[in-house]
Formats: sequence, structure tokens, C-alpha cells
Amino acid sequence: MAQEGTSASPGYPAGTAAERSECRADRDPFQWDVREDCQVRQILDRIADKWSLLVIALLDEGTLRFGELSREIDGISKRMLTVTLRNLERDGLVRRTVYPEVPPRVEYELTSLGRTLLGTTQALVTWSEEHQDEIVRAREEFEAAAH
Amino acid sequence: MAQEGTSASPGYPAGTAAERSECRADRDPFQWDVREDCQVRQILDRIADKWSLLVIALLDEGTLRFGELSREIDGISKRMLTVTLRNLERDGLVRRTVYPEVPPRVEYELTSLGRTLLGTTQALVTWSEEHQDEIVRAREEFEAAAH
DNA sequence: CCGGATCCCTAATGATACTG
DNA sequence: CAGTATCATTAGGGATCCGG
Repeated sequence: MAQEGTSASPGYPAGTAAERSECRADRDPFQWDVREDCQVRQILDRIADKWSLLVIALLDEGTLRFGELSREIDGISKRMLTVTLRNLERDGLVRRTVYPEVPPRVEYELTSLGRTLLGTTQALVTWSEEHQDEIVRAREEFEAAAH
Repeated sequence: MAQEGTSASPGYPAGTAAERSECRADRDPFQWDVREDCQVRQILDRIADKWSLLVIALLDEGTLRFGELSREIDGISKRMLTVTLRNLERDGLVRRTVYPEVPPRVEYELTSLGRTLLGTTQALVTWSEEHQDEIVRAREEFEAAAH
């Protein structure tokens, strides 16, 4: 338990308070802060993650159990699903509810914060669907050009 | 040259034609295809990439040279910038122009296809900026709960 | 100045076995 | 069922040197 998660769990450089406050400073106004230790970068790294995007998009449909997510997301391992869900829970995007039954049941759903992300993630998915042909074509051309 | 790129270059399973055609099949209509070998998943993996997002967002401002990108994106190495740019070029999102001068000059800009992604990537960045406080708070609560 | 090719190391991820 | 712990693997990414 020392290198889990897309980023380390407790992590972040010690004294980030000062850095955080001047986070958006001394750059031209049209550009957002791209510094590595910036909140935005860290959040982006979590959201724009291979599995996180899929989980969020799936939870659009409503509450799902661990096993359901596991089956829906082709190729994810139990481990990565756990890690991904924990990170999302940690960031307040997903709520985890344990029902003290036997056999145990655990349900996941988007929080209201998580739901504010839905539009954007869906936009990404939609974009991918709409442009996959163009991209495939571009790849073929690129390959053909024998760069 | 055998393990570069966010995904392998020539890659993709051999006979994907059949799979591709039935790609969106036998699932409920409200759900997109999440299969690992699906185009959408592969494209998503490329777009939702730590560096790709940053590069695309930066190229919003216009044409940039390799060195400029390198300096703007805090923490990226020459190598990863090269790899990222080549992937984006390969997918037809970025155009690379070499000027046969000495010293050489290479410029990168979004293609029209790449520009169709801008709205979405910016939305992601904006979302992150707007909600960073909530997320930081959620993390602190989560940590406090000593889960 | 813009990268390509290599070497190398660490972090990320998969597989498996175990538990409440 | 829903994880956790451990081990093994590998792919991501940095450093460096080289060529155009």
C-alpha cells in the first residue's frame, strides 16, 4: 500500500499551500496552469484516465454493483476496478454504499459532483464514436506514408 | 521500436473487420461499446492521455514549435513529447510541418479534425478548474474518515 | 534546433490466492 | 460477493548519446 492509485494516495509534495495559491499566476491570461504539481493537472490525470472515464460513463445509467461494473468493463481486472473506484470515491465523484448482508452487496453511484462531469465525459465518448472512421483513415494514411 | 506509443503502432488484433462491424451490437441502446478491442476504447485511451490533453489544449492557441511545447508543458520529457506528438499526428489530430532550414524548424498545429476536439478538452480543463476546491475538500474528508 | 535510437529503472497493472 | 495481499510482469518514461 505505497504506490496504489493513479497518483499516490496520501502523497502530494509537502508544502503545496504557497504553490497552490499562486497556481494560476505569471502566465498569459489565455492559458491555464500546466504545472505538474498543480491541482488541475492532478485532477485531470485522474479524470482523464483509461478506466475512470469508463466507470463514470457507465454509472450514468444509475447504481451498479461491483460485479456488474466488473462485467461491463471489458478487460479491467478486479484490482484496477477497486483502485479506480476508490480514487473516484476519494475525490468525491462516486459514492460507495455497503449493505451489511450476506453475501455482501456494495453499490456505486455518482455523487452530484460526479454527475456534473457526465456531460463532458459523454462528449468525449460521442466524439470518439463520431470520428472513429476519420481516425482510422488517418492512421492508414500515416502508415502508408511509411513515415 | 517495439513498445512505443500509448498503444502499439501497427498493432490491433488481426481480423478486426468482423468485430468492428458488430461493434455496437447486442447491447442495450443506451450503452456504448466498451469492449477492449473496440475503436472507441482505443481512441479514448489516446485522447484521455496525460500528455495528449495538454498538447491539444496548448495548440488551441495556434501553431507551436517543438521547443515551445516542451517549455510550456511542465514535466514532460523530450521523449514523451515526441511520442505524444507522433501519436496525435498519426491519428490525424495534429499536423507536423518541417521547414528545411538550418537550424531546422518544426511546427505543430491542430488539424480540422483536431480542432473538433477542442471544445471537449477545454470543457474538461474548465471542469477541473471549477471543481478543484470541492475535490480537495472531498479528499480531506475521505482522509479524515480514516477509511 | 529537432528529434531518433538505446539503455535502464520504476511505477503501474495483471494473476493468483486468501478472507470477511 | 467484494474485496485485500502478494508476487511477477511490463510498459511508461527519464537520461544520454547521436545524426540531420
